[in-house]
Amino acid sequence: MAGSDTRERILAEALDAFGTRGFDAVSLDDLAEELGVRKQTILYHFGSKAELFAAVIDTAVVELGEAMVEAGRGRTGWPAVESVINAVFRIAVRQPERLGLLREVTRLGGEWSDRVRQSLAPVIERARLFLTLEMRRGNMRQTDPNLLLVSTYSTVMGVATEVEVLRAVGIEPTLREAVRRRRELLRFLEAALR
Amino acid sequence: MAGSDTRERILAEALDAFGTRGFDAVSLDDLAEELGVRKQTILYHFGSKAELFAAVIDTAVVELGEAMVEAGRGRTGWPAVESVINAVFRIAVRQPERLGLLREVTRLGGEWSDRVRQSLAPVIERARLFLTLEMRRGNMRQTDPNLLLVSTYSTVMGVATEVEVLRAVGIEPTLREAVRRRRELLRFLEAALR
DNA sequence: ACGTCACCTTACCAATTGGTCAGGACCCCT
DNA sequence: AGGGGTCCTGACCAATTGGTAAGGTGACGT
Repeated sequence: MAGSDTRERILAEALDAFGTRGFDAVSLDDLAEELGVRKQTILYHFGSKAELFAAVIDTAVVELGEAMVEAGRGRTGWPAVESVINAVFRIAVRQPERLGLLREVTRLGGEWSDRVRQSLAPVIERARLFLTLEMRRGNMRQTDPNLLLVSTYSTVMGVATEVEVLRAVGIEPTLREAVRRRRELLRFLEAALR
Repeated sequence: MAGSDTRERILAEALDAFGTRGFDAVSLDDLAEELGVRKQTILYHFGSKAELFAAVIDTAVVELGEAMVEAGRGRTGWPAVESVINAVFRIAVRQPERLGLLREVTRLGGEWSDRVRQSLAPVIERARLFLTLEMRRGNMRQTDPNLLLVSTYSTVMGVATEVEVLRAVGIEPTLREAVRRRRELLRFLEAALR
């Protein structure tokens, strides 16, 4: 009973480590030490480092997708966009490692990206349909929905997580600043979309 | 005389490798093999892997900054923004490893980011002044220049380099698509800024 | 009492890593 | 001819890596 608890603890710690330090930079020994456990315990629950990473991706990305879908459910037009972006920002502030993990996966590419793509495909499709519909209704400027998605993704991801870039322009990554950034980003997007 | 040539070859190959595969994923042995040289040769020219990386950063980032400043020189208003973004896109298409390197550095953080920040500080300051001036003149919407810089950086970087994300929404990373993306991004930015 | 199963550990390993050390080849200057 | 500098290499190394094999421990059903 307490055994399954260990598995969950490993998953949580691994999500944090992979999301902030990256796959290569996290060794099983480090991870084990942070958990107060031997490396072999990790390998017992998840046959290899790759399988552990896959498990982390599966849980984290699915949860992220659900959060986004949930935030948009029942809304239309600009409020829907606003709500989804707010939801993502909330995650970016409270659990930055989750977006960090997503970025790490796209960085690694290959099979890892495939895995995430499959998980997020329905969410993306949903967003594409939403945008197409809103444009047809005249609630948004006519643009290529795919490119719009990429731009928005990049912007949110960057503004939410690129701490070093923020520092470069003199913005300290505090909670207050994050709120300002979110508001500013929404104004920016609204101006471009409506 | 031909000796200094080796040094340059190492720098070029290292830029490519670090920019596409990342610092951790590139071993000195790999790098040496690609160059048809022994690892010790690399260590002879650049005392350590860290020093090599630092040298790569210094050359690549400085050149990037110069390209941006050059693109903006002599222009004002929207055409200046357009010109700089075109310049960055040109690099993104022809030498994606250069932007990849920049992203890798911000990912690693710490001293590496400091290094880049110092190199790019004058460019950033220049851009900030430009934006402030344009806003005062009424050529651009009033927003926080810093946040605007981060948003634009993230968007350009993402749209230009996030191949995996592009694939996720069904955009293949071809030259033709890159041109479309650039045009779309400019329309997007223009709508938001003017 | 006994087997067994889930869970975790110790002991160990082969491969890879960045880095050191001691040369070797070549060129230039005297 | 010979000394010294530049450039490159082979031999070697300690540390770290992900992973294997085998053993221990406790709970639980019979």
